[in-house]
Amino acid sequence: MSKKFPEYKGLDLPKVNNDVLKMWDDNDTFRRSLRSRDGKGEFVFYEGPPSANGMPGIHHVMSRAIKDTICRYKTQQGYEVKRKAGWDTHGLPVELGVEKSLGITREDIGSKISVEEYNAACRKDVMKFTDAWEDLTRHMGYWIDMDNPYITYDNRYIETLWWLLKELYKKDLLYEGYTIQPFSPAAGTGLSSHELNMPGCYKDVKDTTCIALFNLIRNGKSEFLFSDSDTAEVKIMAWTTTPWTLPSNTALAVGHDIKYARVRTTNPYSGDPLTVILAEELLPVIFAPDKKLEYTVTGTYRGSELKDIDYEQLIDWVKPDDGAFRVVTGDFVTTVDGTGIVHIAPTFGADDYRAGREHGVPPLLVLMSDGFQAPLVDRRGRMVPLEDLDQAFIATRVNTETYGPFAGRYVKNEYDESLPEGADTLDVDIAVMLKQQGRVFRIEKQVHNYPHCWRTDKPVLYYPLDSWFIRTTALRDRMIELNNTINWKPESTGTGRFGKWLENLVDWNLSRSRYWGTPLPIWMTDDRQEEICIGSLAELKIEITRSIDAGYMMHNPLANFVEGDNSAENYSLLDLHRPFVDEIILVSPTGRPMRREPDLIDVWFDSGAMPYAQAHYPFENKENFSEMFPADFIAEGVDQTRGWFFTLHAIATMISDSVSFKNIISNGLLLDKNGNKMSKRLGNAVDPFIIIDQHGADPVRWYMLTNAQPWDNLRFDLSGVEEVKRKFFGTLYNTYSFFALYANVDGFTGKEPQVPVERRPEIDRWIISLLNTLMKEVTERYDDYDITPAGRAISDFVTENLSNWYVRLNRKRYWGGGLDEDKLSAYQTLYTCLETVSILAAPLIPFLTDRIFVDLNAVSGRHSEDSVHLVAFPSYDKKLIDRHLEERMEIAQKISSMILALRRRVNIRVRQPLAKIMVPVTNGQFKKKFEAVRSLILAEVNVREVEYVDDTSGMLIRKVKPNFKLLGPRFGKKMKEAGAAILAMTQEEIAEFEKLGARNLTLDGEAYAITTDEVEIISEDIPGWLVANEGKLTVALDITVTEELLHEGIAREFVNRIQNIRKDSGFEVTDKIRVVIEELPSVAAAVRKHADYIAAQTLALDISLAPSSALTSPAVRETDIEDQMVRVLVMKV
RNA sequence: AGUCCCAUAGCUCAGUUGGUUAGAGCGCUACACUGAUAAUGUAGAGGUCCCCAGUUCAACUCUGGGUGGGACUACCA
Repeated sequence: MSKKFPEYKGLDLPKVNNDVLKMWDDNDTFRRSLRSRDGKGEFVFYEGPPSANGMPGIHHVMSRAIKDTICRYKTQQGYEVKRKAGWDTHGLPVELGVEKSLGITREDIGSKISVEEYNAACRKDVMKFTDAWEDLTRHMGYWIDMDNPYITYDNRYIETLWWLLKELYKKDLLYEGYTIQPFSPAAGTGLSSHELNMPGCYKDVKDTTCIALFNLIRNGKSEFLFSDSDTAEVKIMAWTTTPWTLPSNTALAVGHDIKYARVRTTNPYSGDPLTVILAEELLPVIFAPDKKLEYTVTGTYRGSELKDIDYEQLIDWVKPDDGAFRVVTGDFVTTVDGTGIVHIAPTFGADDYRAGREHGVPPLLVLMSDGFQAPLVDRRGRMVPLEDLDQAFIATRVNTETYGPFAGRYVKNEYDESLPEGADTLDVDIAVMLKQQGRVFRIEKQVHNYPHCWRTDKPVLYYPLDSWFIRTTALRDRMIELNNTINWKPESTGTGRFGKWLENLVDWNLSRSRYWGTPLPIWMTDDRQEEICIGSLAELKIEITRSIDAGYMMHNPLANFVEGDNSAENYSLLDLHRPFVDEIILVSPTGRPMRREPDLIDVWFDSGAMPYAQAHYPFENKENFSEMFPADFIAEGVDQTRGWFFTLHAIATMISDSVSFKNIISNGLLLDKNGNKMSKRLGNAVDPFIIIDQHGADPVRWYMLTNAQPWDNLRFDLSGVEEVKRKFFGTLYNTYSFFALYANVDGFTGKEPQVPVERRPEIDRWIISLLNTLMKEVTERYDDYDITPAGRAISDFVTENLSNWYVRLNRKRYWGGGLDEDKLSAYQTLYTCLETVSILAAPLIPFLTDRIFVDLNAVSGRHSEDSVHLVAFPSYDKKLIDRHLEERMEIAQKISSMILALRRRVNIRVRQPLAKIMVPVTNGQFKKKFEAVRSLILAEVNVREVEYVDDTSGMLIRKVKPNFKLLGPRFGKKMKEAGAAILAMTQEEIAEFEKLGARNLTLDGEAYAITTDEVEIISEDIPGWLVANEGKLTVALDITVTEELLHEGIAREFVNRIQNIRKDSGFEVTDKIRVVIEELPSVAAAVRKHADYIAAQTLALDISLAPSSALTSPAVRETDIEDQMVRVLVMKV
């Protein structure tokens, strides 16, 4: 006895999940799949590291399903797809989580808790949910190597980061500069952008803005502006929304190519004559009609001509270093608002700082009593009080008379609790002061959106802080160029969101003033004159040795570290985190001590460096690095565009002049079923563990990937998962069960010699053709990283074609009799479909497909592999695709559905045979096609014969429809008219038109010739018949039920009833019976005539008729035939 | 504020290079089938293709401008 195909009681997907997982474990399937076949080589995939300090959510299932699908597909294609898991372990979320659980704030670190203890807590906390993550990974079927993950806090990982930073340093891409960071004077702390993006942080506030007037200095450079002016002074105007920064002004910026006008007008406050420069384009805005100011343009100039002109300091409180108060040019200057001239205060603006640096304009700094230089506003948000300033500095640089009244004032009233509401702001007072001096043109209140501190609810100040930057702007063009070679899914994220981001790139601020993260490997002398960037532990060890020699350190923490030994033990001899690195003091070339810059680096650098750091490059994997870089494929949520996607791209461009990834899918968000963001707080978050536990991973994956394109947001609705389960999984499983049931009965094993396809019946060749078409499409879609259409195509094939048409129409072929060639052909065809579908769908739904594959293969032994995931992805056979065959079957499906609809319309059930259908045929081709599927249709709709009607019969009503696509370009504006004329043709005209193949249309007295190729002629109706038409197809049904047909119908009814009775009575399918039917006039004749037929169908030895009185046995049943109750007795022999 | 995405039936989604009856599934209603049966089929109802303007003989489709939802980024004076 040969092996049987397993049959199951029902579809239990969670059980399939667990069984298959066990099978994978037992067979070590994942590890064995990691190999290259047919010399295909590597397909490089990068895993974006999640942070294990939070529980995984359902959205993680989404991106991981995408990643897994592609990786499994490529594996099946023969590539070796290594997948190293990774953990992102640094960063603010981790720190905030620890602070919360320890009940401390940032200020407590270093006092209530040591940095060492704090970081130890972070290190522990960050891997808190590792188990949950691994559990989810396993149960959702995400194949990734979790045994050897990369961990960003690992010393080896950090060593690579240091190496990268040093490479950037050597290329002069790493520099220290100001960054204008959100800073909360009220809280005394800087704010991260993530804190700034908390809801409610941005609020509309009303601030005082002013247009200030700067006096130009008359000298050789500016003479051309003065020589023909009738005023002694020529001024230049600049707009600001932050008048409190005006005392820190040291430059004015104009656009190089912007046109400026010199205008003669009057000062609106003093009425004095005024000659002033501003952008020509903005004249109508500044001198808007309602302002009632007269003006005359007395000259126009390009921005470049104004360059380097000197001007007087606007507010003479503090004297800056030499080189200030010049007009410079800047590419950031626009004429969208303001005056086309930008006030530059390098201490309070990023653009300002850069412009100042570029043109050698110094920032306005003050010398504090502690010897450090600082901006004119202190960290509490005050104009620096006089008592905080260095005395000598005050004596030489500060105008105490003018500055005195303003010193110590807060730049925003909100910072000063003592001020009454509505008190004048510093902005207002400065503006008023300028007004009195005739140095302001306009003062206005303006409402704008401004960020507030989430802790104190007070305005944030943008404040200059020392920071380290990566000069990403230097590589901007190259990044754009390289980005254009990346295959983005969807394309718009690459060209749009990401492309635009690159175009507007600013330098990457790397510094973070935190504790738990990768330390910046830069040591500096106190006067910041000497510095060193460390790029490896070996280098650090040498430097420490030198420091010990110089007497700055007592012992070397790296004393036992062995260079070149990459073992975990060797690297666990030390800790590169704070506070340990901070205890290392190095010695400068001139023998002075150097301390580490206290900053950490942005965690995004950690993750963006993973292509290098996961390999501990270049300390390891130096020779084979080209096999792991760049990635062929990555996938993450679209929210990573400016995060991981960018940092990967930036680092790869800067270090390797290469893309980091060649293909990318960025998926959208996962929302709840109402379209709201999922959040634990709202309680609408879906727990992936519960869902997978209850429904299995396959339906969840399938639903996520086929319901909508992955880059659209998905509204996750559980009923969608259930629908998919019923519709696709249920059908696929049923099809398998059907196959297994009969194959086992017939002893079909799949080992039989294949019936050549050309000898198989039309319908087998049809489904094989469709199957090959499917293979082609699915392969193309997967190759294009277009998962959704691939899945949908598989689903359509299984539910529509395989189950609903092929299996349904062929059921009879599997019943009874021996295993003849036709039956064998049917089994083999169905087997091939099931097996192929399991392979095609395996990347998407790895569990059920492996179950089906293994179950099939266990009997047939057709494959040597013990898992579908080890089997090569099949390629389609072009020779087996027969478009005409597919088209014919489509006609059959449509016609059948139309006839069934007609039957429904007149309420004649399908069991009642009907005599004939009529099909209009106006060309031989259609008739040939129809003829090929005739018997299928007739069987499906239970009709005896088909009659072809051509137009010579005169029975058809024809209709001409214009082909707009062809005629439109010809007729142009007359198309509407022409269309109407064509539709208006009479039956005679149509007949003639068709005979001649051409015809003249007369429009507006003009004749146009049209041919039958330019229209579509269909037979729409056959008068007197029941007709249906759809598109080009028309069919008529003869609904006359003759006595003969009626009898046959009745016979079929009896077959049906007797079968039901057999089943109800619990007879075996093979039991023989005797049947007695009540002799009633309405049925007796039919029963007599078709007794043999009924007997054959129901395995009855004989069918007899008897009067009602003879039917008294308790086994007698009553049944309704043709609205009449009939008694039937079925007895087992 | 900027950039990008989305908007088609009650719900979830298709809709090829613009072409004249805008589709599917679910749900609802009715019917049928019943040797795949805790399956299946057929039909019906259900649409201002978000709004406005433009291009065109022709717009769900292309262009512009809005509206609504979402994401990211954000001191450009």
